[in-house]
Amino acid sequence: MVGHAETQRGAPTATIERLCRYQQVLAQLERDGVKTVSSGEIGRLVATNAAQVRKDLSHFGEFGTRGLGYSVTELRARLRGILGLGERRNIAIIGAGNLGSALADYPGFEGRGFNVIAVFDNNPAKIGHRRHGMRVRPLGELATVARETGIDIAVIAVPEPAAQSVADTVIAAGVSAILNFAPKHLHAPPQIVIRNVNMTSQLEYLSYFLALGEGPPEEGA
Amino acid sequence: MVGHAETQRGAPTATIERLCRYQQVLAQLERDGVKTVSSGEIGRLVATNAAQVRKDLSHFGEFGTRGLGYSVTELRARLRGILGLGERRNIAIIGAGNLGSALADYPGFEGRGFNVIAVFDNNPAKIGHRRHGMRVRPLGELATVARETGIDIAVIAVPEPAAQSVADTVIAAGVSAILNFAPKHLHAPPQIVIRNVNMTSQLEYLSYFLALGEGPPEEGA
DNA sequence: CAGTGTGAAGCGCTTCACAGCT
DNA sequence: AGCTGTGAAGCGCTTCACACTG
Repeated sequence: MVGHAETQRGAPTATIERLCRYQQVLAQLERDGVKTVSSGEIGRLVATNAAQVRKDLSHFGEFGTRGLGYSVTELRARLRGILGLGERRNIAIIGAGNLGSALADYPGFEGRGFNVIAVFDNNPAKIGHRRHGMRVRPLGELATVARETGIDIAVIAVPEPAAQSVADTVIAAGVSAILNFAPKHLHAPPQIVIRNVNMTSQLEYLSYFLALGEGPPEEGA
Repeated sequence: MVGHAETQRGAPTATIERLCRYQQVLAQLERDGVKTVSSGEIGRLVATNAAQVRKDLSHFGEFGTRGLGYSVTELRARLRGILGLGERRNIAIIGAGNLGSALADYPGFEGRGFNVIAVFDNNPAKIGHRRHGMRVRPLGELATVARETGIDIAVIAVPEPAAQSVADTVIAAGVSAILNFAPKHLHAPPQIVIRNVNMTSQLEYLSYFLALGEGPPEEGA
């Protein structure tokens, strides 16, 4: 399974990241009652250009009407399909500290097809407390929840020293996607998808441009 | 001031992001008492390769000793210099909700040269409460704090509808770097550096690979 | 030898430009 | 006319390979 598989592989990683943003602005346009958009308008809204938008979409099919643009509703539906957002996904949060608790209650998740189904922690002082309307469970119960309810994505929000061991645990439980907030690169088998959110690195990145005396190359991420 | 400036411009954005990670593992190595590292070892620790590490560093000078590698302490000091981490930076957090409060108390900031000097919110119910040992202030006081204490980076942790208006406010107060947690692309003049952390997009990105039936192209971010 | 520093090759993403619908 | 879809050109990051050095 190398080269280009039968599925829509071959789409650059950067394209997938932009697809998420397109989907986001389309949701907004849909709420605003807009019926039709051009690639140029989408590009303006997400800080890219028309050609980029069209090229991104072309990896997955033809969704527009020449001379007219894209149907907001239809394009959004297609993007949701491509991104696998058709069905709701179960996510589990590991770590019931400040960050984990904030994530458990983050309103952006439930509203967008992600169910926070469990919060775990190993600290006896945290276990049993309520987060997001649910009892914080010991990490040992993770395998059971994964088996019985199913966990699509594990969110790691524990201190750095514990992160790798937590990752090993969730992988062993059969979870194959991880969103990692610990400032550490996790080691995992290649079939596991990992996404890192390193908030300190983000600040350091900003610091670099402050030290330069202002002037980023361009807008991104 | 186009082309390549007199400073170490010309370093790819991707390089700067990796520099942050190098600095991170070097800090760990220093704590472990390691005196010397090779580019290969650094590469292994941050999931790149030796050539990439050397090329990244070569944008800023020659820091190693041939046949030996790099002095952990010295390389880390140089990286801290390049990233502008020599002096501590003041950060202000806008939004005293769950996320903003968690960020205010995030231990990774203070320990790495970033001072959380103020927390702001516009909700009267939140103002005056304590966060990170300090009183939550009304957003109107931001300009005063910026003038008197200095704010290097503003962290936006408010609901999406308020994000743009908050960004306008902090920019008007003279802050030139923003870390944005709202799921929305902010419009700002080009000399402002913005870094977006869109947690929902991260989940959607993971969802894409779940829908594909597993198998990311490679590790990144 | 072991490992850095670096020009050059390789490669993948982005941008261009235009044919082709509507 | 207006805007999409797309091959081809352009460009920048990554990888290679090797001269060079301690």
